[in-house]
Amino acid sequence: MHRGGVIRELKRRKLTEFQTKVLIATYSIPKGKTMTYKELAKKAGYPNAYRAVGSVMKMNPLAPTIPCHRVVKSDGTLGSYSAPGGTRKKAQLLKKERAKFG
DNA sequence: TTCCTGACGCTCG
DNA sequence: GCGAGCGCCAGGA
Repeated sequence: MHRGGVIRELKRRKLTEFQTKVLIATYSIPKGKTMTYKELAKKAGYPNAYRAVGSVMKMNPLAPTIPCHRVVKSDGTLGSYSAPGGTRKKAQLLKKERAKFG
């Protein structure tokens, strides 16, 4: 799905501007890379809303399209994962995308 | 409309 | 270096 389509979908879901921006920012994370909640919030235009970012990830209206698993904590830990499979799956997905590490 | 919660982050002890 | 506590913003009941 192209970027415009994603945005249109998000708007169609009647999401707030905040949610839309955060999700778009998440969608913009390159494959094989990760971003912290703080960085993501910053990118979305809400540098201090890193707490709310987590909530948006949890809503995740476009689960398969939005790579929410690429969002990790600043500590270096993965954080959590609401989608089926949980944090375990999140780790596997990241490992898979970073195939360079095996 | 008000209060509580949450996939976090930073500071203090 | 580790553990506990407070603050952050937006959503939902």
